[in-house]
Amino acid sequence: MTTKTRSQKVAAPYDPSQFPAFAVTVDVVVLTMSEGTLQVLLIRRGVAPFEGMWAIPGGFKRPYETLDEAAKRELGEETGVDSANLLTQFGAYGDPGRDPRMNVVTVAYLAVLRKVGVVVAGTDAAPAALIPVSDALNGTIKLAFDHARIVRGAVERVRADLDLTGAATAFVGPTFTIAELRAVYEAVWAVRLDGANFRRSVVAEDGWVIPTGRRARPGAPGGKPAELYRAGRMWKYGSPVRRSQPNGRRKGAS
Amino acid sequence: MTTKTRSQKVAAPYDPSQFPAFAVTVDVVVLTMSEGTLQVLLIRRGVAPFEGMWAIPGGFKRPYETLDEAAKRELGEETGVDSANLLTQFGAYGDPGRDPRMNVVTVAYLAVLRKVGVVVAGTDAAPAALIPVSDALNGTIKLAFDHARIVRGAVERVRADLDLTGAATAFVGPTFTIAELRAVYEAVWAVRLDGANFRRSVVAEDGWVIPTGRRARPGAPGGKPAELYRAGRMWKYGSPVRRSQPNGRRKGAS
DNA sequence: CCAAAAGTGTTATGTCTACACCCATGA
DNA sequence: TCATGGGTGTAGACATAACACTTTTGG
Repeated sequence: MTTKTRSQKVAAPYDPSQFPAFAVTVDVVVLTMSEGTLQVLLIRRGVAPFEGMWAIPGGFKRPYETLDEAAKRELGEETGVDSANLLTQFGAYGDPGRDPRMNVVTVAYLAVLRKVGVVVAGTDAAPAALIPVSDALNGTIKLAFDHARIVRGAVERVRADLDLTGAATAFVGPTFTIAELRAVYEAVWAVRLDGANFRRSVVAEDGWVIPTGRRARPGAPGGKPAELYRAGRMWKYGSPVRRSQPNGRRKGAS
Repeated sequence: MTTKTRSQKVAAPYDPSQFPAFAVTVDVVVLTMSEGTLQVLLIRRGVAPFEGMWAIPGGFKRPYETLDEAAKRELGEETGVDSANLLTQFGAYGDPGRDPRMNVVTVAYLAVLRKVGVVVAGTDAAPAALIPVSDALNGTIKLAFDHARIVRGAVERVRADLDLTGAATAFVGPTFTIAELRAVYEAVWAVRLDGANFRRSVVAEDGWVIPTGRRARPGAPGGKPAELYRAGRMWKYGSPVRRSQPNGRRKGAS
């Protein structure tokens, strides 16, 4: 049996009638920071199935493009954004019945946008909106297909990426304050970080953030104007800011 | 244009004649430790294309199984192993022309085997072998299709997993010594770790390794018999042993 | 002037690293 | 007994966390 199986798929030439055909789609989970919380870009479906529910943007992969190219194309078509940061593949989803009409395997991408707002508004007549990820994940907002699971995967990925590559700069604008950067970590990880220590560790990391010499104007309640930085390089692994361990992990923890 | 595109893929019902069909395969990169180095399980192809070259095992996804199930099934069929550790999906590959015969999108899985040896030998008449990953990646061994790229992705994933989840216990047997565990880290990360400090950090992590009370017999050159442990739980993030930063990262590094 | 936010200093505590040293075995 | 690898101790370097304090704005 093993021999037969392998001879069908590795040794023998493919015969298109011998294996099942699938539709392959590319879905893009667009994440951004807005009003201090992590938000996901969703589109409201106009037709069955899942009519009236929210879905993440996506579309069919074409035969003569790579998966990465398909993701970039879809992102542009759906949001009008030409190039997002961190357009990274994070998972494939192919459960039978995930689309009630046919066999669809989808390759999921994560895209991080710096500032959405007007971009989303101008994309299309179709109803698109930024929804807090917490609403999308706890069931407050019902998502079509298995898109809740896909969004969950995207959030887990971005959480790990923040820990691993210092990807936080992808969320903020071309120039930003240290406090804005800290807000990204606090929102994505759902933690509170000490401003003083955060600043030190960020600035100490050579080349991650680059001072511009300019300062931001304080908000309504006043305060000292914050220095403005721009993004430097990221790292393959080991971000300057790392998630602390959950409590009770180490022996002798209180 | 944007409206038309979306109406094709989100709003309108699918019409099977309107989108391209793909074959979807699941490929499994089987990694194991043998003779102190990281090895990958490869199968030699008997027919064109890429006849005589090495390839990673894999096969077509079936319509009524999930991707995870397909990976588990393929692993069993190809290696005779019923359940491997760390059978995790790590990437999808769909470049046009990656299979010269047709459009194939493959979803790649990583599997870690504790001890191979007799398992691989008994799998099948087909020529299968454990090859050092270094040979597979530096071109010493030519891989079929884009399998070199896929193996590279698997190695990057397992490197990150060691850092993130303490997955090293998946490589060693049901009971193991701390030195065996250290050898996993040293092989996968290509570093040298201090035995004394490694032991401390591993044992300090509550619940990761569990002492059995038994001891291993020393090898030929003698030495104190090592204590035997068995694997405890893994972590969502934050392994007890973490990769150190590359040099020159921090300001003021010599 | 006061409140608020940015940024600096300081200190206690914890962790990491290097390496000296002891322990238990095979030959 | 010697060589070898396992395991413990320890001191200095380094990193982390908590928080007091100074700076600079808006109102």
